[in-house]
Amino acid sequence: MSVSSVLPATSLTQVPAATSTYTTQPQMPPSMEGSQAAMTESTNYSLPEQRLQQSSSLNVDKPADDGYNWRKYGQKQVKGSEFPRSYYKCTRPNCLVKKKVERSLEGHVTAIIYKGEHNHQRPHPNKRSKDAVTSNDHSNMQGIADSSYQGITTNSMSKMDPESSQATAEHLSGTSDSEEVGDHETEVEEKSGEPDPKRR
DNA sequence: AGCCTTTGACCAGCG
DNA sequence: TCGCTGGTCAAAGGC
Repeated sequence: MSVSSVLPATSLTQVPAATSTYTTQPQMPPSMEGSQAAMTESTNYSLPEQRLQQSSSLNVDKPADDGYNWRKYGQKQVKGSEFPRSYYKCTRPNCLVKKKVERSLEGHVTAIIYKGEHNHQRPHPNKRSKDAVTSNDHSNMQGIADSSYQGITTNSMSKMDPESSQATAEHLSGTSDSEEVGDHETEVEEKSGEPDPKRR
């Protein structure tokens, strides 16, 4: 990429395609200082989803659960941030959506970047979406996630209307997201809505 | 039994 | 052309 030191916000600006980045800015751990916060006008969106953290397996860093099932396929330490970045893919066979999540040492999600659009609906919580819902359920994430996403990301793609989002993303190439751009990439900044004391 | 997470290595793009 | 970084794949292990 290009951005090397810096915040997700920047990245999203460059994001060409469809990528939504949700940046969570906790209370600014000493490490991030103001670099991120400073520029990222950050829209602090607290995604409660994160707290859901399915503790099904271990304490995997489950990013913000948007209701879909994700599979982690890689993790890397990027230069810009001291936090490792995790790469997730939608487990749906035909869904190529990917998600990049940056987490702070404390477990706060500093940034989430969605790439692509889900061509399917969100799995039902009751079914087997481990990340989808674990603690509360849909209502919770939906309401919030939607609000948050909509507010900022504009692309609202992977949220409620995968369909419309799809169409939207494709059709609108610059409708609401003029700056974010990337019909498909959505950047979101999350606040540290993640107590994440110690799952499990 | 199946799925997911973790880790290392490899590949591609950009400066 | 070389080096660096980001992103992805594959294998192994664990739940």
